[in-house]
Amino acid sequence: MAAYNPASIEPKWQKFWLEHNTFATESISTKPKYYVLDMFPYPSGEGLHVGHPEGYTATDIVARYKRARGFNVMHPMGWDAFGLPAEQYAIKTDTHPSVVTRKNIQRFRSQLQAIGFSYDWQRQVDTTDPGYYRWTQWIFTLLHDTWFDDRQNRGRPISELIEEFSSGRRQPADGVQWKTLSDADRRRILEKYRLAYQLEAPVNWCPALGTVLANEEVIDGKSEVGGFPVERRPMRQWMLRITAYARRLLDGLAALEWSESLKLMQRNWIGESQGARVRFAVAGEHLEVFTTRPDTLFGVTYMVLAPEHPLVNLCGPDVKIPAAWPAGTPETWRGQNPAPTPRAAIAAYQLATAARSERQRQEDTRKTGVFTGLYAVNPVNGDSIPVFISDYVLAGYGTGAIMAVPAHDERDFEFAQLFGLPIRPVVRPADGAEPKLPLTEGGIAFNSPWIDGLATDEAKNKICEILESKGIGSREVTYRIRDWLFSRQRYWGEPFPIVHLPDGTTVALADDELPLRLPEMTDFKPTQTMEPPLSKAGAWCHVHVQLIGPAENPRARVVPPGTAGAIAARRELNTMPQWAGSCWYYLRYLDPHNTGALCDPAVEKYWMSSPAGVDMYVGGAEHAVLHLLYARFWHQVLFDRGLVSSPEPFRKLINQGLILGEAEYTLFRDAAGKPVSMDDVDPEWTSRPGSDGKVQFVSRRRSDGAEVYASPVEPDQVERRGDVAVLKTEPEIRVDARSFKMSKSRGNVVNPDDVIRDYGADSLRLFEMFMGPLEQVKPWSMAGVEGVYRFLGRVWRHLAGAADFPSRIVEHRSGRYYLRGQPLNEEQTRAALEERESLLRPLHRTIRKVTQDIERLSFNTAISAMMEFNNLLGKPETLDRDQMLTFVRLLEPFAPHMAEELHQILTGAARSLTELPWPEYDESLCADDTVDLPVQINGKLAGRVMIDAGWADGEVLARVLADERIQSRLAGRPMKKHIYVKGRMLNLVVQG
RNA sequence: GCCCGGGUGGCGGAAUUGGCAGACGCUCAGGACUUAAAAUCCUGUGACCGUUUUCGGUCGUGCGGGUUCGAGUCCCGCCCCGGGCACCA
Repeated sequence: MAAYNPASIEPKWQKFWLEHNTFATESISTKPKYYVLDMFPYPSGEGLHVGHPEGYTATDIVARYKRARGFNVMHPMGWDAFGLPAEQYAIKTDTHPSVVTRKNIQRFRSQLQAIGFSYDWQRQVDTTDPGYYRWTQWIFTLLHDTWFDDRQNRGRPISELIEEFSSGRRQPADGVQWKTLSDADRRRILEKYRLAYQLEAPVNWCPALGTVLANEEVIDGKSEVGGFPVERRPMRQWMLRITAYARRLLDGLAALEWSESLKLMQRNWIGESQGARVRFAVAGEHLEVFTTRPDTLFGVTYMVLAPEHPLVNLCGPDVKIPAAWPAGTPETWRGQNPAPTPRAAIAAYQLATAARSERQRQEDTRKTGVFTGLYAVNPVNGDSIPVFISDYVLAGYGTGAIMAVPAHDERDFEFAQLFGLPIRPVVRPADGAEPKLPLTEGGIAFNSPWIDGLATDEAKNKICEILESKGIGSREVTYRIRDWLFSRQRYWGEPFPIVHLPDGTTVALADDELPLRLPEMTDFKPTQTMEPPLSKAGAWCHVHVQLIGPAENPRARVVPPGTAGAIAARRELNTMPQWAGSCWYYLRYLDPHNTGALCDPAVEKYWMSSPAGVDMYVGGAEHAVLHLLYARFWHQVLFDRGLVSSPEPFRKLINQGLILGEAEYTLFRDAAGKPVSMDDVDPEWTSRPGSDGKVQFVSRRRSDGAEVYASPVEPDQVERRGDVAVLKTEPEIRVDARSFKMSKSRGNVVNPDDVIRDYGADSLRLFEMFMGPLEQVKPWSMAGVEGVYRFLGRVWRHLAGAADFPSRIVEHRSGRYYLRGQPLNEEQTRAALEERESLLRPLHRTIRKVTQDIERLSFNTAISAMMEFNNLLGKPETLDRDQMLTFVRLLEPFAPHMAEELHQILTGAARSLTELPWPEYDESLCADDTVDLPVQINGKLAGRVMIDAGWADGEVLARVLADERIQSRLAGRPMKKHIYVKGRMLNLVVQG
């Protein structure tokens, strides 16, 4: 047989699987279901890097294993293909994004197929396909048609809200009478309840990208994509009311099999705070604040509003701000260049705040602010307290206003000191220690007539009761999470299925108008005017519609102009963010070609109800908050609206760890080229473009601040000394040793295509899994790939033979044994049977280990177990064919191409190995009859003694005490007691 | 600053429930095959000490303490690394 040659066998089996539809999934089956899902990729222009196949290989192993265990397995793949990078690239190269996207998808798919993943490609989804985004738009209309009922804690159809309003069971906010309203006014009221609504709000506007970004897409005041500066600007935007589901999103986490750290990240993001809402009187109005420390109400010495707070609005007829400074207003309260009036001071401050980017606001936390000229009344003691505005109070959180308690809050403390405001302590440490202000922890209340002497927790409860009874406040839970800014001023996304009517109201398109296709445009560049690119789509932007359905809640159908009752309307010109398509793709895989529903209910029920949700979802931790929170939100709405049968989409979730580049050694040299030891180098490097086009990494010498320059060092010039690496030739020079995240600029990206070319897909798969635990960060190593490649080569040699190494496979046919077609004589047969017998226990142990390790996703140890078994195959004269087939079956999920080929060689069968069931192991064959038992004396290893595994405590002790070596180690000391752990070890406890 | 996760040979890692620390692989060294090299196969590879081969001993899982017959594993205190959040009242 020829040597192991992955380049010939891998394409052969990939073709076979595709042609035979080997991995087709039944939409509904009598078999139990198993849904194992990968986070679908964004098909970037760069193609795959070795990080992608890590999670994909893990899920593929599980998928192949579960199929062998008799499950109907859903294991699909698709493309999250809308989004910024393709559009940016399209703009740069003047190609249409759909062309770029199609090309990238083809590249990704051929790369994935070359790795031999067992996806059911007939279920592939593409978020940019109108047949797909039709349903993304449909779900948007569902969100638009849903309101959140706080009483029932669930989303309900808008029609039921109308019912409640018209029956009088519920009163619309603002105290209006539903019955007296016009249809248009009713529509305006309903818009305030819909889960999809519009809001004029300060948004993160990124001039370079020409779009608004979600809070989550802004990192350190710069855009996550591209790293461009982001500024705040007011703009009308579509929002999704995710805050209504905050409680549900929080509660739902408990039942999920996610890592605790991931759940915690989501909990922190949602950010629940228990506290109270308290009403202060100011300028004849109620000013509400949210506080988590109502027990410090008696310590309030001033108030602060966000600069955007409605009370300090200077436009319109009802300005509350006084025209002149109250007598005695200190100079320092009047703004930077003391303003002549409070209104001037506020206007100037508001302008300054708007001009400050998010980044500046985060970097510079020095307190600024101006006095509003207003005084508020503290409801608990009647104190008159000044009201300020300051940008340390955020408009979007709580009520956008705070009661300031400088004695017990660091920010208020800092502000009070700056503005010379009184600081009144009302909590002292419980242990009687000298209070150091600000005291932000709990303690004992004092100077607080209603709650003096109470500990903080009791004081909070007590004061809430009093506030509620007096009608000046109430308990309240506030969430940090904001509503989700859902619109983008870009071309390459789903158009909103929405039209704007001349009366200013907004109507969703009727279902049969979907999909609303993205218009073909040659000029899809951002406009620079904050108008979306779709504004350049000409006739597409303007339509005539007929309203159908109930007058308060109609849908729009596009009709030719001049049709009776047609209204001229304007299309919504924003598009949806990239997250939209990924919020529900896991449902579309179940029924990808359905044109009548996003998914057939019976199919959904089969896959998503028992056990509930996706059985295993694997992806990168970078999606820990955003994608996973958004998808859960949509799923919960779909659940409330009866479209899915599980409350949560992803029952079990695994984050694969990042794969870093190969370990690198870096030596720093000064300008003269003299090596500088790392001890003397600032660990914060910076990079800049070097003269040769590559990136030059630069740092500073600590001793004199001079610039030093990084240069790579070959591993063989370096020696490890404990925690540090030094130059072999100059051991006093320490070099930097670490692995870096793969990036194009660093030039350490490993392309899976190259690995496949040199070692084959099976080696790639095996090494991806052998590197270490799935969830851990691990450095890549080509030498390691070579290691697993050698392992596969040895398996091949053992089972298929080689030119210099004939096959030793012994086959049992009609009562006789054959080796290479020749029957064995009696003696040879006996020897062969003996060799089979000697491999029996190791084989069963290997089956058990591989089975258990796949179940617990410990793929690296499963591979070790197979390596250990393979290491036993070199010595015997003969190998039993059936035993070897069992071994090949175990190998299949990991190295499927080689396993298929070996199966064919061993059996001659033309069928796929994947049709064979997973091998069973016999527990009694996993344990040895005799054990070389470690014996300890006082917990230290003193020797070993052979015993029978079945022996009782007494028998073992007798045998051990009879052992000469143990006797000499005991040296006659009297034994106090012994501890025997069956089959594991024996500990003798003696004096001394 | 706050909240998580983690520190085991030269390297990646193993030890599933408190019970033989270092499985498996890489690296390196020696040997076989070869005219030679590569590939392949075999042997060894935590540190230190003694015998200087067989063998035996001591130490050893970031550091310091504790619990236990027994600790990589549990508890307390520190150090370092990685990740997340960060004016959220």
